[in-house]
Amino acid sequence: MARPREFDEEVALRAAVECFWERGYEATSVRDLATRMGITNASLYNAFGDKRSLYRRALDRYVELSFSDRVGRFQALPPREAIGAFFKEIVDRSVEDTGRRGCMLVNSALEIAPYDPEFQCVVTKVLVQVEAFFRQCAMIGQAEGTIARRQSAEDIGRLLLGVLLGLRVLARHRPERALLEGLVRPALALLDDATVGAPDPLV
Amino acid sequence: MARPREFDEEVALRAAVECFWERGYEATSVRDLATRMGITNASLYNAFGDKRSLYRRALDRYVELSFSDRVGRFQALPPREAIGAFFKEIVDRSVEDTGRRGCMLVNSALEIAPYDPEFQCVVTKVLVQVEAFFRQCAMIGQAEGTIARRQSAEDIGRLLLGVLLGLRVLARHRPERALLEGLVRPALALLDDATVGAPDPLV
DNA sequence: TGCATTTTAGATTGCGCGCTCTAAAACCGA
DNA sequence: TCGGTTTTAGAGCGCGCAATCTAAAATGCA
Repeated sequence: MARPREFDEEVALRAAVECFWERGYEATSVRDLATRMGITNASLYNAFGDKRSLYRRALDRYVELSFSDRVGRFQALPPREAIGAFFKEIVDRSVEDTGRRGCMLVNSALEIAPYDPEFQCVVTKVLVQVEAFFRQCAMIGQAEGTIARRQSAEDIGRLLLGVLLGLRVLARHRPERALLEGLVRPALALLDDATVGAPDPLV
Repeated sequence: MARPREFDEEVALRAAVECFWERGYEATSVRDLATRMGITNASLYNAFGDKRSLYRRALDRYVELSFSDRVGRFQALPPREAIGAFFKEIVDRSVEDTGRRGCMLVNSALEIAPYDPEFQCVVTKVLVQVEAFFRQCAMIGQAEGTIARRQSAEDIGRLLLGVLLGLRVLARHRPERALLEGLVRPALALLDDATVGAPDPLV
């Protein structure tokens, strides 16, 4: 019925993710985007609307490829292992991140979310999910007796979320393994306290 | 000998700090700055050079007024109290920060430092100082027996730096006291472990 | 084979940006 | 009072930006 697209929308979107991830929102021009996406200015606007809409879709795709995927994979593990593996993966990726791009969600959280309610909502929603993941791991682990009960599951969730964010900020400036692992180690130590009690009879 | 300035450079600089702190670097225009500083475009360039130079001076002033001042005040306290008071002050300010400006240094760390070696250096230098402050508190406290020895002073410094950064990111999105204190509480609990040994005989 | 429809391609638009320029104004030593 | 120097005031510069417009090209259905 009409002329078909010459480009793959998904491929183009992933290229947009790379652009925005590397340079942020403001510093990335629509020309840069079109070039990296391998399409023209007009095609970009035709397929994705304006720059802000494209950023929104790119961020959604990033979250889907990074956070959601990661949380999903680790929910299958025993809780203590899940938390450990989660942070190990983040540290490994941060040390390998030679472009120092950091985490696109955290970058968005500081660049545009403060001035844009829609993006604030997107960021908050993900952060709440991550916190819930940590909290649930803590709850199950505490019930099983594999995670210390010194702190409440709520506080453990909050601590791990905070450490995660701090880790991602720090990694962008000093991606040294000793530093990052030195940050994670004491946080995880709080889960392995010697005062772990007997398994909870219920649950 | 020549016409004197009609404005106070220090007052103007603090106005610039407010501007950049609220909106970041890119989103703040030189027109905005001149208006808020109460001077004209020409006076701004005459007194402060270009926009980037002004940002540099504003960031330096911010660090001087915030970090340096804070570290200085708390170094006088006993180490465990110093750390507690440090975080208490940050949490209190974050909850009161209705403009959600966060910390200008952390904002800079994510907006411009990744793409600008000079600012990267500035940010890193401050972060290293803060980490050193925490580490020294930990060392002294561990020697005195007022801070637990489960983790090395180095790791405690790293943890507290990471928690601080996470706190400042989180505070910008969810400035809820329960959340922020729930993040700080477990971190500080690591300092108060029951396994605190006897005071170190040496030192 | 035409016709309707969508995607291409490239030029173009209006706007806001950082920054500069030209004078006039304000000072002070001589 | 005058001359040298700096600061003011405000218009204006070139540039890059996001976004749009105009045609030409590419399809599938009739």
